[in-house]
Amino acid sequence: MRDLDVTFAALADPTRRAILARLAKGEASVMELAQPFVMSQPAISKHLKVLERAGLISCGRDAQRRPRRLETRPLRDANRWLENYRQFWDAQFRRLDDLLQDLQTGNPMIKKNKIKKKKSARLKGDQE
Amino acid sequence: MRDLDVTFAALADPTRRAILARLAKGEASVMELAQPFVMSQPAISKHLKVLERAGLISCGRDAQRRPRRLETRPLRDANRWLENYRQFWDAQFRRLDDLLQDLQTGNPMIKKNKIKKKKSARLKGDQE
DNA sequence: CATATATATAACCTAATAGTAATATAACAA
DNA sequence: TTGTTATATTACTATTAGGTTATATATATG
Repeated sequence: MRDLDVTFAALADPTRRAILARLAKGEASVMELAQPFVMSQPAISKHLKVLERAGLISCGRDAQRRPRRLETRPLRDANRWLENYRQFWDAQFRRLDDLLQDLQTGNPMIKKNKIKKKKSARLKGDQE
Repeated sequence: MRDLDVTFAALADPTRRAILARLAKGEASVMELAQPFVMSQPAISKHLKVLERAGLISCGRDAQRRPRRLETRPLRDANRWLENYRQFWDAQFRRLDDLLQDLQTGNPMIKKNKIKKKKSARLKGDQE
């Protein structure tokens, strides 16, 4: 899905995630959003344009101000995508999987980190 | 969090998301992963390196093959981050105040000490 | 040994990102 | 009007991303 490209790309920047976190408290002007950061105002405006293009914020108007507010549909969509993988990190699922394997083999010991292995291939763990 | 940068950036590419979807069915070699795509094998290897650097996959060895498998901890972490915003797209309302602290800590781009500019000073005039 | 297969690496190109400073625009205020 | 504030836009630069082709490396096999 093309939208996920833009959404995840927008979320990949800490400044933009901080902006979203700020907007979670309520709408804010560009100056208010820029205040915590060391970068210039045009840089913030650029980040806001990225967030806007991703549909993560929308823009209002109040005199000279253009208050932004959070729009959460892209967040919900990203969350839905991630939910497809929930079974892989869900601890309960993993414990259940181990329990089933133990029942099959008659092994009373609970093994940790038993995820579907295949053939004789060894898998090295992730680095960090 | 720096990890979220790399995770979201890795997820922002449709080829990489497709690779993860394939690996959700079980581990696969580079050739198997490359097969559905029109791009060259080195391009796939590059994508795999991105995914590996993000901790989203790990690498095993089986003769000449280097089967990749899904690693879901970054997905879980990304999901946790998104969960902070769940209330915005959920019907049910939850108090948000406790979350805000977590959302805004650990960001390297945030100023340590906010210095207020004098009201008579031109915004553009003085720079740090 | 020579060769085929699977994957990685190097060198290169192009386009996009993320920042800057300077300037433009638009609304308010005196 | 003049000036100030808030924001956007332009022009520029450096870095990174994503692709290519060509080549290197590692392993299996005849």
